[in-house]
Amino acid sequence: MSKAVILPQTERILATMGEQIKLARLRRHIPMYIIASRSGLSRQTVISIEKGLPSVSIGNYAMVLHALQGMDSELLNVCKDDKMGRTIQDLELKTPKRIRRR
Amino acid sequence: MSKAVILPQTERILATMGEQIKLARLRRHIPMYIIASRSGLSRQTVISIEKGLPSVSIGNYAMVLHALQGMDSELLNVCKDDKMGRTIQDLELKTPKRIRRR
DNA sequence: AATAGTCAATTATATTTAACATTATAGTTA
DNA sequence: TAACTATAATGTTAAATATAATTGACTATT
Repeated sequence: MSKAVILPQTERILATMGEQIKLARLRRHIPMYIIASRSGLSRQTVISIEKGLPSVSIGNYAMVLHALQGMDSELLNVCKDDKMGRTIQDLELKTPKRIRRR
Repeated sequence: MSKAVILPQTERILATMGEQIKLARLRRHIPMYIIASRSGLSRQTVISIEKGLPSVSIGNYAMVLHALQGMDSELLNVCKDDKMGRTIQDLELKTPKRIRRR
């Protein structure tokens, strides 16, 4: 019933990400319909991804990236270096499996 | 009608990404239900994201990352450095807006 | 002439919700 | 120190609702 609203700022990030994916495809000279065919998705969905629409599932993003010659591993770059988190962690010298608020 | 299948390899990538997001949350001592509340999503969806389920929308991923203190910009790391693509590009000294297959 | 974008209807799937079950932690006690 | 306990945090399920994805036909762009 309640609909989570996406911030303009976050929307821009996704749009930029979509553009980067599009550029990666263009550099490889692969038409959208080939990416669609390789990933098993519709051409529509590929268009949505390159636009950076928030509604597309991350699995579909991953499959498109994969169709771009193994670029799905690029997703591992997300949160890889968590500098702020590491700092907090180092101050405490432990990382629990659950949180207990003080 | 046709259902795109996700490769085990790609599934693992998403699972790892989910774990990284979970770790970022744990380092900050924020319970899941707070992330849910901040992002406007259900607790369910936060759980799905930390498991790396492919079905969750990238918008929801982004909102959870944002709730983790501006980590949505981490998404910009995807396809940022496209080495292979750059190489192709440099060999041609141009980047067209559309593709013409040979 | 091939690639890319738009639209609307249909079908498929995700998300929320709520109630309940399980697990991990902090603080206590033996 | 180790086990105990209270409870917060996490996990699970299913039904109802909301939304995404496909499809096909069409338009526009390069």
